[in-house]
Amino acid sequence: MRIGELAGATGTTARALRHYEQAGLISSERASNGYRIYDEQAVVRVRNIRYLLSAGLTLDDVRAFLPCLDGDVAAAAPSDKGLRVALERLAVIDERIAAQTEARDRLAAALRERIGGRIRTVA
Amino acid sequence: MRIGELAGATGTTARALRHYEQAGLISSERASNGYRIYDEQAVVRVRNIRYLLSAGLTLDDVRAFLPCLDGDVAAAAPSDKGLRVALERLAVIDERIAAQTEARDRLAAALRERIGGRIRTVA
DNA sequence: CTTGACCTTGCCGTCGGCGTCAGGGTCGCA
DNA sequence: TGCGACCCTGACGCCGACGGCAAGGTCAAG
Repeated sequence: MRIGELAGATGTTARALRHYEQAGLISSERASNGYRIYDEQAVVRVRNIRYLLSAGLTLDDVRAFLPCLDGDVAAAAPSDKGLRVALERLAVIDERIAAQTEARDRLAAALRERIGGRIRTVA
Repeated sequence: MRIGELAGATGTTARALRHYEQAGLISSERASNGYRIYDEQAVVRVRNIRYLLSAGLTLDDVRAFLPCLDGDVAAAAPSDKGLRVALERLAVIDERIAAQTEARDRLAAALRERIGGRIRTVA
């Protein structure tokens, strides 16, 4: 498939796919006319990338998951470097969420003070 | 106090303080020579701002809560517009946290299982 | 043979939270 | 009176994840 089709199949854009390639997250064959050519694997791979990005990871973070993105089982041993990096990133994300949650609670408390219990807080 | 002193007292920089002012988060008197002059309140205010920023909130988020961070706000009546803004902003923050948390959980689950070395996608 | 839908590379624009000059005023002190 | 430390206002730079445009190549259909 060509880049437009892959974009359509993964809910992204050709521009983003070129960006991922530039970042070393995906690769492509080239047709004789220079067009990028992808196989079915690419669909899974790109969806995985998008998924990780939507989880708040950066492209750099995602790079650490590359061995896992494809179903390349052999590379994903428990001692795998990518896995360790991933767990570290997960810890960072946890910290970020915890910080935001604490801040949110303080803000909600401040608001409650101001309006004397008229708030039903979301949490 | 002048801007450098406030910066020192809050662990930030003069540049950042000017930025906050430009964003409407803090205000200052001006001395006859044009220098910004701050009172003690500003220290608390800036520390609050820094705390919220470090928790991952944006300047826009912070702006919505400023009336609550200062204590001196006679302007925050229950029906106040600023209060509505703050509530909306709180909802936005909650959504953001929820989205991050959900993504994080799925990511953590995927990592735990390591199904065939592959991360499960939404599809 | 032309249209128009696709593709290519390259490079600038965007948003947020500042950093970092550049170019110039304003102090206090020796 | 001159130095150094501070302050001022622009205005451009940076990172991240692309968007969007320019200027052109490619290809099937009409």
